[in-house]
Parts: sequence; structure tokens; C-alpha cells
Amino acid sequence: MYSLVDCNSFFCSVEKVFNPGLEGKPVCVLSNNDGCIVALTPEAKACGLHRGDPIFKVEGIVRHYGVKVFSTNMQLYAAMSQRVTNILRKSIHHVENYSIDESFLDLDGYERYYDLAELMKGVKERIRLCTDIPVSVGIAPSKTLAKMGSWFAKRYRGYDGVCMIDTEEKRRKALSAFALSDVWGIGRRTLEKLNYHGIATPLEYADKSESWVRSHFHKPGLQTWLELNGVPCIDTAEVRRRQSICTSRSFGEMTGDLRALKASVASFAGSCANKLRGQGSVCSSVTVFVSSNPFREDLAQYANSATETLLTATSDTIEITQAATRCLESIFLPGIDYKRSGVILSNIAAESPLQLSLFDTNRKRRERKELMHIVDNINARYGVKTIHLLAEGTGKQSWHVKCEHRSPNYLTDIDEILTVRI
DNA sequence: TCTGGGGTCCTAGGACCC
DNA sequence: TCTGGGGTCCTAGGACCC
Repeated sequence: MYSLVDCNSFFCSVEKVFNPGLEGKPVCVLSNNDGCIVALTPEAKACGLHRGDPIFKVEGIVRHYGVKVFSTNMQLYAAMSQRVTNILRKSIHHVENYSIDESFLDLDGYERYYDLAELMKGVKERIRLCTDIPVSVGIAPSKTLAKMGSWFAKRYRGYDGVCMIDTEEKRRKALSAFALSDVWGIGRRTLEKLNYHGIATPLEYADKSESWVRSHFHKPGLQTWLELNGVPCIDTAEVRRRQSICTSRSFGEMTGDLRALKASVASFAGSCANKLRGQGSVCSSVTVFVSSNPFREDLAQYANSATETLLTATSDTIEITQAATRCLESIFLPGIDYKRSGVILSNIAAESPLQLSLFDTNRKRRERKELMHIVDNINARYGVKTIHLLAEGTGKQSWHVKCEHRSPNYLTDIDEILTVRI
């Protein structure tokens, strides 16, 4: 059996941990640049807000109901996610972090010694006690069904936060009551196709014959069909190296200034290189993309990208930033109001063994690596970007994202730690 | 005035090989 | 004038996820 542990309205729940007065109030968290709503509590949903709403379009609702609005604070959410994961790892041997707020557990073997539902209720309580984050838990023979279980656990109080689908009768009942569009692996296009074939519930899909599914769908559709029938076939992924690493942002203000764009690209390249070194990899392709604001129909539109292949794969911030800058220069067009830029690293491989190019020496590589190591150590000790390239610019810049409602970094910055007055 | 960011997997089809 | 059969590798784009 598998279990899915899903944190309820995770970003909002984290904000509530440090603001207990928000309990029972409508709360939402915005995307980068304070653009759209990305997370909201049931109370906020009840006010008529939806995930994805641009905040400026729903300002009336926000004001009328006194909805508490937060800018996104990924540092804080990641630190809290780590705490939840630590508790899971202490409780269950095999834990797979699927996303910042969801983890799959492999419960194989535990059924011999535990009542699985009781076991997971204990885990849920421990998370609540240690982090104050509420979670919903699903237990089922496949991951797709486990996710479905956590959905039921979240919606119906009777489950006490844990829903186990462990009999044929429960499976059929769950499949008939669940929305097809909410099934893991069924997106907009697949939903249209299923509806076209007269399939309206997950149960109707699961009851189709394997040959019918094979003739109408490819591998992903077949996998979902098997999973719905309780046959696990989405394997538990080991922690893998990322195959691509991307950092991109919309700007707080549009800009047509090449220097400002260069600073943004240098900053994103630095952040990508950091992530790359963090997983012990090197990359040999650097892509830069820029675009104007597609929502502004009154302005000239432009979007382009360029890729440079490096002679020697690297994770060196200087080399990656230089390549990114050359890419930007090759696609920059004057007279455009740019709204967004980004850097993507790809062709990622392990850092050793490293294939040198004809013009490289081991010594040069070693020195560069040591330099990066020192920079990383200083930044780990004194804070992110204590040392960075001057190319990133200094001080507040026009392209920086907007975040007017960010809560403090309670868990990762000593200057912002929670103050309690007694 | 204001509209997010970061990933993975799969497949078809082109280019190329003998 | 007639012009096969069997492969691999790469890439763009679609679909999906959070």
C-alpha cells in the first residue's frame, strides 16, 4: 500500500503558524510579483476567490471580506516543508517528496505490524504537534488512488484526516464519487477526449477493457487506467538529478534598458548555478529567454531565446553568467518594453568524471571549483548573496519582483525571527 | 496600473546511418 | 526508366504535474 500525505492549503497554513489570529479567517498567498492567487484557505474560497485569480481583479472581494493577503515567501515554505519531511522520515522508512507540500510513503510491510489507518493517524498528529501544519492522508494500493483518498480525507470530517481505500467496494465507491478532471494524470485534453467517448466518472474509465484503453490512449492513459484499478505502475522515483534548471521572473516594472536586463539575467544565472552545484552537477547548455508583456496589446510584442553550448560542462557562476550575457546580447532588441527574462541550464551531468575540452587544463578547473566552493561557504554562513557578481547590480532595481506583503523569514533569518511579547 | 514559476515524460517526425 | 529495408538519434511540441 502507498500513502499520500498532503498539507492542507500549505502556503496559507504556514502563514497561519506564525499568525495564530488568522485561524478561521480567509487567507490567500500570491504568486511571485504579487500577481495571482496561488494558495487560499477554504474560508477564502467561500468568499468567491479562486486559485489563479489575478489579485487586481478581485480587490473588491478582498477588501469587502477583509481577506488577509500574503506575498509568496518560498524560503519560509521550503523550511517548513523540510520540517514536515523530517517527521515523515522518522516515522516511515521509505519517503518520496513529490512536491513542496506532498509526499508519497511506501507502506509495504507495515501492514504486518500496524493498522495502517491508525499508523497514519499517529503520523498526522505528530506533524500537527511539531509543526502545526494540518495534513490529509490517503492510503491505497496505487499512488493515483492514494491521492484520491487524501482528497476525500480533506473534504469529509468523518475520516479524521485519513482515508483508506483498501477494499474493492471502497475503491468503486470512491471512483464513482470523484471528479474525472481531478484524477492525477487526467488534464484538460484527456478529459475532453474521455467525455467525447461518453465517459463521465473515473469508475466508467476504470471499467473499460484494457484493449479499449490501449487502442484509444498511449502509455500515460494506460498507466492511469491501471492505477485506478489498483495496479501500481507509477514507480517510486529515487531522488534524481534535475535534467533542467530554470530561474525566471516577471519584473516589477517593465524595462527597455539593456543594462537592467543584463543584471536580471546575471542574477538568474547565478541562482541557476547555485542550484546546479547544490545537486553536484555540471551543465553544458545555457539558454536565455526574454519577453515583453503579452497582456499589453498597446505595446510592441517580442519574445525570443538563445542557447549557447559550452565547450566544457561547468557549474561555475562566472562562466555560466558570461555565456548567459552573450545569449542576451544576441537577442536583445532596442525599443521593446521587457516584462520577463529567464535562464535555463540543460544538458546536465554529474560533475565527475568531467570531460575536458582541448583547451582546458585540470589546474584551471580545480582553481575555479575551489573559488566557487569558497563563495558557497561564505553565502551559506552569512546569508544568500553575501557575495555575488557585480554583473547582478547592487541595491534595489526596477526589474526586481514586487512583494509588498511578504511575511518575515521566521525560520531562516536571525534578524527576522519571531518576537513574542509577554 | 496590476495577470507566476519550475519541472517531467512521451511521441512523432526529421535526419542520418548501412 | 526503374530506386528497399531496417535501424538510431535528436528535437520540438504536447500534455501533464505542483
